[in-house]
Amino acid sequence: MNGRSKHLPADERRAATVEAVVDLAAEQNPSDITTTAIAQRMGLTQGALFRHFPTKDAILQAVMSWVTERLLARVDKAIEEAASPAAALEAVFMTHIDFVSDHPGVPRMLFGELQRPGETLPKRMAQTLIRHYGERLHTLLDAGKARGELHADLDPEAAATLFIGTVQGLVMQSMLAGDVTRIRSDAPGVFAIYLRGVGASS
Amino acid sequence: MNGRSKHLPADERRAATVEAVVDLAAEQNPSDITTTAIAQRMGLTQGALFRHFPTKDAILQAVMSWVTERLLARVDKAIEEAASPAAALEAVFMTHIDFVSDHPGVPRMLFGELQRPGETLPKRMAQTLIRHYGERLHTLLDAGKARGELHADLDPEAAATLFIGTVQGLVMQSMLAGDVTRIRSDAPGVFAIYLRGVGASS
DNA sequence: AGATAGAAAGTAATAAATTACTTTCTTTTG
DNA sequence: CAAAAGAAAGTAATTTATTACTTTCTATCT
Repeated sequence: MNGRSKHLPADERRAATVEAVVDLAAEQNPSDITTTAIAQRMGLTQGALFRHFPTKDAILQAVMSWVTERLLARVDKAIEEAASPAAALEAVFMTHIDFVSDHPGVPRMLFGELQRPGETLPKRMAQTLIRHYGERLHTLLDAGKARGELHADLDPEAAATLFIGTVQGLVMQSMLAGDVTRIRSDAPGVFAIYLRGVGASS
Repeated sequence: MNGRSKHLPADERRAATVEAVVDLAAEQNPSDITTTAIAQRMGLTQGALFRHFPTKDAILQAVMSWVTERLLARVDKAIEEAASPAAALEAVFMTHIDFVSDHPGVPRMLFGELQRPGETLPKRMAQTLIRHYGERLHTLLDAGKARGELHADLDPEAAATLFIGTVQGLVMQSMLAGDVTRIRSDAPGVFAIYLRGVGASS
């Protein structure tokens, strides 16, 4: 348990590996992350990684699991604590922005996984994550319409797509500027326009 | 000039190379496109590519040039022909959607280039392309506000970011569904919400 | 408690495949 | 025929994964 220990238990190493990948993804193209780079970041040799993961894809798989649990848990909590659907929408957005501000590599990884040809497991995990996210948005948007908080003629499908695009646009802008902090600082202004678009402007 | 010719002039091969890369980018992660894959798509051996380009980055550079010329030219034409800033905004959007529907690999390549560490030439070209695009949007949004077509308190910076995010969201949705045609079919609904957000709803 | 066997975790070296790029020689074309 | 374009083969560097061996941790037994 001390800081000088050279051998860590498997579950801690697995957690540290995920963390290393998420960190590296913030600095470079996720698909260019090598096992050597991951190991180096952890202070290990490259081969040691394969004591804990059978393959590189298994590492990415663990990362996708990590993202799914953390992001959806935070989002669900934000929804629960909100007083109304419109408030929940805003809380989910801010939660999401907080998450990608803390882990700017995550949206890049998701985008990258979706681009992979074929049917890899990490790709399917990225798909289901975004689908589940979309379903929560859909529910929220429907509820908002029912309560009269959102425009009666709002297309929930389109509104969910734009919601995700809003985050994606902020991520892109931050990459352009080379400044991750812009995600958080630009978020309120961009979301205000979205809110007006769906009819929830005060 | 006939179809049976085995040797093509350099400029035609360069154009064909760009086309091959754009096509491949629609099918896989752009950063995973190899020179072997490009050559194979063109019916050439891998080494033959280097008769026309000194390096792989030079190929990507040519692709970014191609994208810049085509996209900005179409966008500028759409702006010129529009009667008002709000109409121009919609025309630019539809032009952009047409472009990425025809070439779904392009937004992926731009996103991918932005992620590259260091200062490569193709990366800088991607940055300037998006910046120029953003400037045109900014001008349009300012003009729209001046004419009273858009909300007086609209933040043009945020509106430009959301505009690009709108496209990005549609691209992401199409990757999720594995169906490129959804970009075009979902575009009007998503853009309608954007329009309402900036205050240009009829 | 202290010694110790055995499992878990790590290293170093390396194999096998793939990558961007080169070189040499051949074919095509004006 | 000469120059451009391409094929075929090769090179050096990387990448994932494996192997043989070493170190560290931990549970058990006297």
